Amino acid sequence: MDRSSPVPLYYQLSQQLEAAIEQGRLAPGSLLGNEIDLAARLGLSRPTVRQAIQSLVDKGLLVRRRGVGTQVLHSQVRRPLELSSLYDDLEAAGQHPATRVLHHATEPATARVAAALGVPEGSEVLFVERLRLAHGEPMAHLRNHLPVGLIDADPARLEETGLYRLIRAAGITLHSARQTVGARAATPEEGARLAEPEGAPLLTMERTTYDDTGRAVEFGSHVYRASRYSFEFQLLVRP
Amino acid sequence: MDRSSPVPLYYQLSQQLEAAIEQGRLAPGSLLGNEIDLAARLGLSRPTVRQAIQSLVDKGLLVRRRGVGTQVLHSQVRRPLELSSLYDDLEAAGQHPATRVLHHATEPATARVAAALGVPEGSEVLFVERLRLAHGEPMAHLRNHLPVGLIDADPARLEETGLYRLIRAAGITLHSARQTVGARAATPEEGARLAEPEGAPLLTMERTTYDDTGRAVEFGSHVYRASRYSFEFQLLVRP
DNA sequence: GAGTGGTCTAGACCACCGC
DNA sequence: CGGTGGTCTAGACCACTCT
Repeated sequence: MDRSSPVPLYYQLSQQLEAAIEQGRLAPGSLLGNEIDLAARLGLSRPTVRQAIQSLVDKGLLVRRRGVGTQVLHSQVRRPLELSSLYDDLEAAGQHPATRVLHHATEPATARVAAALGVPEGSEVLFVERLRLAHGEPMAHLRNHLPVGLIDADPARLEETGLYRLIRAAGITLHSARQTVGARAATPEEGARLAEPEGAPLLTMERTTYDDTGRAVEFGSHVYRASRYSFEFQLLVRP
Repeated sequence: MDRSSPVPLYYQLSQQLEAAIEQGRLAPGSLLGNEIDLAARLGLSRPTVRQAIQSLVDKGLLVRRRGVGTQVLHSQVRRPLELSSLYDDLEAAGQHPATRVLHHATEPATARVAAALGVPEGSEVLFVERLRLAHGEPMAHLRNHLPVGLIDADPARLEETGLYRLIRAAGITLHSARQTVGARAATPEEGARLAEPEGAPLLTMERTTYDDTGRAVEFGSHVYRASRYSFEFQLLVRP
């Protein structure tokens, strides 16, 4: 514990505990030892130790049981879903993502886009249409609508990185997103774009993303090749 | 605030705040008023008030900003995804779900099932195959594998309710689930079962569910008619 | 500078679990 | 019964935001 650091004590502790769990120094199923002793041993107060432990409970790494103790969860259970971007997913998987910007302009909002973004129908919104490639192969067709003036959506920057990075770089704090995932058969145009035959199954996702004021910052309608992509995520049950 | 109640004070407060937000008595975007005054007014300590507020922040209803205050989020942003069961989803949507148990037996675990459930390959597991109907129409084909002896999987009970309710009724505390959602074209057999033509797009979901000891309690391979069903969920961004 | 949330302390009593 | 986490208090100081 480093009291001179600006990093909060509870956060230092939670990071140390998390590292110990990841590295197996705290075995799955083992008990953490009671909070009072732990606090005394570390020279911290019990609430501070509890805050550290609680953050790992929220992450799904620990379970507390009254009268029993705090236990390390067996390791198949890992961290929950984060608001991910396809670009980051591909990059993390070592797939060398690339983006081709097909279209990029402001246009009047359709009823659906206006409803999603919470702007008047017909008002100008930014529309970006992109093709996402991995290893040079098309993976997904991405259509996004954003309020005008929100980001610097220079096509060159859009080809270099993901939309979410641009949004975050504009100082916007993302808060939540509402997603719908479905499937449908490819139209001839979609098939041509994604190198799939007509009628091939496609995964579809619609997503509206909100910042921490509750304002919609992005509405996306995305189509993925089902043969190349699936969504994987982890849910935690609220206690 | 009722101090004689066994319900924790912070929980009473968080429920009252949540109700006030739901009913619009606390307007979206409005500030909650500072924690110290709120504590004094309610006769609570500040940590207790903070705990109540924090639980609503975790639910995504409030946002805290240092130096500014605690703000009610605009209401498009609602609660996050819960570990849902198709049965409950359909029932909540007033779709009158029904279940037909197609198969129900113990059988040796395949390599994939064994890996998902964390049991030895070839050991006996319970296999349940069901067809889920809504308004008498097939919606999904559900295949589940469970460790033997975990639940009382009487076929009659399986037809009456969802698998998750049976698992919970067996005293198991669900903790988390890992899901993969994809799509594929219907085989002739799948088409016949789900009243879809061959080649029709189907949504697929694989899910392994864990209890709070980290033990896998269920592995499901489900197929949904894409024309009738999509997954909708809400994500919160971890701060 | 005034006001806000963020962190931290050092206690206290209670409810639940397993022996 | 002893030990655990769950709740609660009454303070304190700090970091940040806005004016």
